[in-house]
Amino acid sequence: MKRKKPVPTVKRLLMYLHALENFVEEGKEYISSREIAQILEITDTQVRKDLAFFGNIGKRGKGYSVNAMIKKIKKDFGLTKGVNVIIVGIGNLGTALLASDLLRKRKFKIVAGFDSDMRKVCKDCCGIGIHPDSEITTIVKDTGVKIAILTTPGEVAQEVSEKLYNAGIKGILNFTPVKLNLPSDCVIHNVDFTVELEFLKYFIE
Amino acid sequence: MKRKKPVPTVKRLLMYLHALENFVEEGKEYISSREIAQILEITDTQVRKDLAFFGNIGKRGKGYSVNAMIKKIKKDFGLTKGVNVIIVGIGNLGTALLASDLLRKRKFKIVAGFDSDMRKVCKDCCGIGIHPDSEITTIVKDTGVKIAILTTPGEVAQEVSEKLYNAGIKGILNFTPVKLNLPSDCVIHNVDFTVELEFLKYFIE
DNA sequence: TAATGTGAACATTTTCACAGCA
DNA sequence: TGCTGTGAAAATGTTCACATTA
Repeated sequence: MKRKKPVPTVKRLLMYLHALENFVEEGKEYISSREIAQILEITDTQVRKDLAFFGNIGKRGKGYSVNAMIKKIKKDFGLTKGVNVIIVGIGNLGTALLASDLLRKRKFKIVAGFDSDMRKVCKDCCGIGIHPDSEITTIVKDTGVKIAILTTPGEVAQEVSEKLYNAGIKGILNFTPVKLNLPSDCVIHNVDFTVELEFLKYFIE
Repeated sequence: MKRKKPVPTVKRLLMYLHALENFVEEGKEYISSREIAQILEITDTQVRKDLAFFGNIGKRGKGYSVNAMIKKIKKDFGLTKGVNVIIVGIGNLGTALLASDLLRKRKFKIVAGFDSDMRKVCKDCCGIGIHPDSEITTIVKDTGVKIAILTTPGEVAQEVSEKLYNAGIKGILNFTPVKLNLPSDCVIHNVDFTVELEFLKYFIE
């Protein structure tokens, strides 16, 4: 029943959420669209248009309740309770993500790690069990996890992603440089550092 | 003198570049806009419109010369020769980037790593010298490096970024969750895994 | 015939201008 | 007065339709 939002709006709403969570720590109760706009370096109209997707949640002359807005965004994005994820490929990047507290802080729970190298398979790495790839199917089915973070070498990415798909994974955050080919009921979101660097370079000067 | 391109076009051109480099390995000489379009799941018109920024580089009835297009894009993006970068903050993520061959493969050269923790400072980590933060200014000035990858903890990100700016850094790929505040002649591009995950989650179902 | 190149139509996204409310 | 909410206008980005060329 939720109104469909444009992709740019979706991204900005998530950024508002992150920015707002700093304000709640400071005990700020209300925030204006202009204040949010200044942080993200966009216009205040833009902020109000985006927030209008939730109905009339602002108070005229006052601004938006920080807590109410956080709740609205979280609810809309299904972020009210923890979100289970798995990490597939425990190389340097996979390990970095396992060890990072950023995921934990934003309520993502890593329920398992996987690697094809049996030497990396142990009962407990950073508090999370690392399993052989052969156990992907059963563990995904048992835990009902829907999201996988793919950090394998590119060579095996397609193959592993098919295994994930067949096990029931519905979304993949793909850190490999490979363009994955899967049925359209699995959402793939690519993150490529090198593209980001090249993109950045383009805007220098 | 280069014509200003819309941001979405810039991103797509970089994706074309990455896709094309696979084709050149296969020895393919010409590629059509439709073939490129199929790989990236966009329309062929879009591809032609994007490539039109380089003038009439296609051959009617034949397609685009893979090599010529790669050259054009690389030249336009300043990627013909290696690009020097530094990595600031040698934690798990910084180490992962140091060890990764993805940057190297795309001609990014890590000229130095920096960390405030003297225990991480050594002559040679993954073949790259790791220096104390206090040497940022001299090394950035000496090497003339313009791009920094920031992987410090969020707590020190603003402070470190100011040091980078004063040393002459013109672009920062910011992996910290902090919104950096620097003069506008320094381009900042934020990469936040957690936003990407939340974004992905939104499109599942 | 198999492609590119492109003006015009369309769709989406942002900004403007201002009404409305506490 | 200070801020939200919003229809209308503007700007931006994408697709269509087709002329053009090897």
